[in-house]
Amino acid sequence: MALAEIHTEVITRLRQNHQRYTPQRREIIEVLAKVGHPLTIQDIREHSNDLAQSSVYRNLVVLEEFGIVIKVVTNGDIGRYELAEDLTGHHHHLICSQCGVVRDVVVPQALEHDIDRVLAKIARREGFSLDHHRLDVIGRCSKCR
Amino acid sequence: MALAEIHTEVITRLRQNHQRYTPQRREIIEVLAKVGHPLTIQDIREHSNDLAQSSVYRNLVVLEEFGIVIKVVTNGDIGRYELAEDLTGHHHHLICSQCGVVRDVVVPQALEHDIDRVLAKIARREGFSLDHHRLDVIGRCSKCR
DNA sequence: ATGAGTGCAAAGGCTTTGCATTAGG
DNA sequence: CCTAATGCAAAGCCTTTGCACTCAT
Repeated sequence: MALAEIHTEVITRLRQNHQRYTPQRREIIEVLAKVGHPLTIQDIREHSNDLAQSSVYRNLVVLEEFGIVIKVVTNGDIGRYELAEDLTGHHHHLICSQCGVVRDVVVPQALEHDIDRVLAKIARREGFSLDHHRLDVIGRCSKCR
Repeated sequence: MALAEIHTEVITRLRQNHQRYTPQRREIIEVLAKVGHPLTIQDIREHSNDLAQSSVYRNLVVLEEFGIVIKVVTNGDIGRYELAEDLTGHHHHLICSQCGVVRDVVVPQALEHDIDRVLAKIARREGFSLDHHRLDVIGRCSKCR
């Protein structure tokens, strides 16, 4: 989805939920879309001009609530955010266990399908409702090797 | 691996790295082995008698450093720990997005193999060294539905 | 107009660290 | 013995919250 489309979509979703599309929210979306991989709150602030820390936190909560961004879990320390998959497409993460940097990757449809089939069965057996799966690759990035 | 074997293995690994096997460390291993799924620091302390908070934190760092326990990432808030896979076997996690509880599950060998093959290729292409993969199922547990 | 959103600063909550004491090898 | 490990309390760090002000609709 192109940046313009993303903005349109975000506006629509916020409006539907009686949320305003403020310059700050637009700025956050813009940064996430441009960079294209999960960012920490600090990253987001550094990539933009004068976003108050509390506003970034609060806006990410709202954006996450309405399925516009998601919180990505890496090494468990600090939170990272990226645009939701229905804005960018389903993908997985290559995570550096040392520095925590994350890169998006896609895997073949056939594998996705196999995984979903197996997991659906497992979730049912364990009494869980299945939301989605998360497949991450943990390693060392080229810089941290 | 049975509890007795796990203790033996832990002792060996700690000794090899000039670490002591104190009653506190033994207690932590015992709790993790008995419960059989990832626990928070609070959980660990509640399942045992008088473990000082700071000692639990410090010991988990040591145990993780020598591959005896691993930190499990769930919803990104609080850390959870479990015995490393070479003590318990390779498995994945069923995570409740609401309460954060984690249950261990195993998937068919064939699927594991397919995943590893694909991910190895991807990691190589991106200049990452491949350590391991993480496949989680996110949903709602029976209590939180 | 008017309540959601913002920014600043203070408060929270989990985790880490300093330091004197204890005890494992 | 002698240094690692412990326990308590203090400090850190990311995140959340209170409150008065501003602005999107």
